[in-house]
Amino acid sequence: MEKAPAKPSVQSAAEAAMRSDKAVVIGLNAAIVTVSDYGPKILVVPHDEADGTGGWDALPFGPFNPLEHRTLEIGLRSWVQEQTQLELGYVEQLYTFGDRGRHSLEIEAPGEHVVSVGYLALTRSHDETLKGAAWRDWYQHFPWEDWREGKPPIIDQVIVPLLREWVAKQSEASPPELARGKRRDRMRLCFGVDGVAWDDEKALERYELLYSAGLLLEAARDGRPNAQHLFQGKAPQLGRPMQFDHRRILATAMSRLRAKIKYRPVAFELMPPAFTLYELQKTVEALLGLHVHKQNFRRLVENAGLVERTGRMSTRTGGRPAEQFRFRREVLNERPAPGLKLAPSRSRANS
Amino acid sequence: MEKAPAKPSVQSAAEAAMRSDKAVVIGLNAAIVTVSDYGPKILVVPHDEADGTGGWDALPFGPFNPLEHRTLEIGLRSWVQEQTQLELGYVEQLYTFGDRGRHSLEIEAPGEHVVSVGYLALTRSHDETLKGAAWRDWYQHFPWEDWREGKPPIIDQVIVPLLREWVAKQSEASPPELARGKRRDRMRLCFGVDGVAWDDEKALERYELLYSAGLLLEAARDGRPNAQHLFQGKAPQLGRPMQFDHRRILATAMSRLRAKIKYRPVAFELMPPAFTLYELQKTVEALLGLHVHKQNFRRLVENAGLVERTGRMSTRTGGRPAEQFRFRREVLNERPAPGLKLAPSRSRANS
DNA sequence: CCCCTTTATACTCACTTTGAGCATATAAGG
DNA sequence: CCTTATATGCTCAAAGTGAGTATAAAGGGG
Repeated sequence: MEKAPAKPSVQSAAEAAMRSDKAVVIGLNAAIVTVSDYGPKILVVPHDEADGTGGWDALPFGPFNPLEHRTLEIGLRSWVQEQTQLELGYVEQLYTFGDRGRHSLEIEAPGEHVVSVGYLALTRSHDETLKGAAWRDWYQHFPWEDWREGKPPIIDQVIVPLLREWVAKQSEASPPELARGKRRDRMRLCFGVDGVAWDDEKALERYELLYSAGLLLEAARDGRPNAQHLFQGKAPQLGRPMQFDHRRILATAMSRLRAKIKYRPVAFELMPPAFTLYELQKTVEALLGLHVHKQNFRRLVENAGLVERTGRMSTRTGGRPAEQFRFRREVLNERPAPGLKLAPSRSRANS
Repeated sequence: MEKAPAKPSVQSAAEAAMRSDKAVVIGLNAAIVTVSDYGPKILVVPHDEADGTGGWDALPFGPFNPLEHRTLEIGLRSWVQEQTQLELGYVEQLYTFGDRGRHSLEIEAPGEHVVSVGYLALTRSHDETLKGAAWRDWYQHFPWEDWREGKPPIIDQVIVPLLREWVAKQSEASPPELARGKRRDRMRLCFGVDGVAWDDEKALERYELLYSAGLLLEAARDGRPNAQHLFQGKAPQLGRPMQFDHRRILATAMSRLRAKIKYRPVAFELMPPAFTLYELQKTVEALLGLHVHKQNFRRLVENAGLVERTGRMSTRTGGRPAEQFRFRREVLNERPAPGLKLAPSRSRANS
């Protein structure tokens, strides 16, 4: 832009549009989430080992065609519907990534650029065939994020030692002691080292940290010099990688969903019309990767007016039959719509 | 897309990139916020009345050039710096809007499409000349959002009556009673009618509601049929309109900032190195458009460890001198970074 | 100098929320 | 009739929150 600043006029914008060096293609990427069998699942498109992409999963995605669809979200819904027969309920835009060399290195024709817009979508579980797509437990891609059975061993056994090396390493182009301190703080806050509490919502920060420490295969693939040793094959694999920047988008989705579930009633998008509080709790726990205190969870859900009793009982596995509840849609019109704010239970006794 | 679904391969994406009907230009829009004289200010580029755009303000914006800048945010920082000499501290991506006919109607050359990415940026106040840009109190664009002097009269005198008409109006293509109920609920939740509490974070929802009710000049400009009467000139003007979808982006910025200030220490990005708690409070109140309880505000800020005393006193206007504080940057490395969670003070006595 | 206004700051108090645990109830299966 | 599950009701202490009282320290006008 020459000096459009003071006057970003109609002409200058139109001119800009004409200049092909500013033209990009928008890729719409969907992180479609469900919970089944008490496990959080993400819809992926698996690839053959043989096709040169290393057999990595991808999120479903498609280009945005501005002539065909009035908004980005309409574009997304339309081709997800077309490709997977899934009717998405809840859809939320996550973030727009334009990083050169990150998602795009292997996808772009020379002289072209792809900017990817990530979306989070929630859907009830079901078993229809999905035209080659498949549900995958999202903790396969993020094994360090599942604390439901206690702290995942991979953290203390693999991640923290590798990160300590990275902290100790001289970083280029900044005062060494300062840089070390920053790296150490990042590690502490992300992975709860030295008494810092685990924060389930930091999934994205953790992914970004592991990426910039060169511990993820995506970093090696993108050509980051500090990650090239991963190609030697003897380094430990941290979670299942994905194509392009899709694991980053999934991490964004996890962070956003884990945060949102606490102040908006989005968990119910994943539940069947009637459910027991136990099932609701297990769904929430699957997403958070944490156990919550059972009695307090019930108190919260009931006091917030989020559910109402159906009177029907659930003949379920295990102990005493539980009453079935349904989501009280009316809450959306009462209060400014609450969520499931809950602390993880420290002890394992009451979960 | 034909059936890329099952296999969104490298080829199909590259092909897509080549097809010009999918090429778009990305516009980067910056909502640059500061607080001065206890008023929240937004940086705008004013336009002459005469140039056919109606003399509307615009946010600074520029196209993203993927060849020149590695990421969207770098692109944004670079041309903001270039145009305004402002060095932005805090920058956060807000949302990506692709709505045809909303921001774009008047900007696009035929066959071209602009997708706009909105950013929120915070900067300390200063008085440099800004090459034709100017700071404007953001409540000029949103007069209903400023409750610091009590409920803005425009709500009961103008907005709610007009919205009631809109609620009563037959809406097309849906069961009338149901549609009416939905419209009524939206009005109630957004504007706090019938005992619903005012929610300062709903700035975006309120803007969208007024837009779809046809009460904003932008709606008329975009050709919405229910807003055409605004061109007759006798209808009341609800806030100062902006070019393209810029008021929508500003509303997004307000909502995000009002929410974020409560759980991240972003308010300090707007403060000078040393400040009194009174100044901090006034800054927060300016952004929230609400008064907060003074004593509780101090308790919160101090207990959260967000500030530390400097020992210096402020020789200020008014009463007893106040001690100056500074932001304790270390909090960022202790807890997972708290904010200023505070309830508005009901009474006006202690604000 | 005294009084009034203004802001600063310390402290109290009732009430709610939250984290944790105890106790009992009701099923299934041996 | 045990044991093992899960369901559900209830208590309790600690922490947090909303609102207010009380006192301190400045300036300005008489």
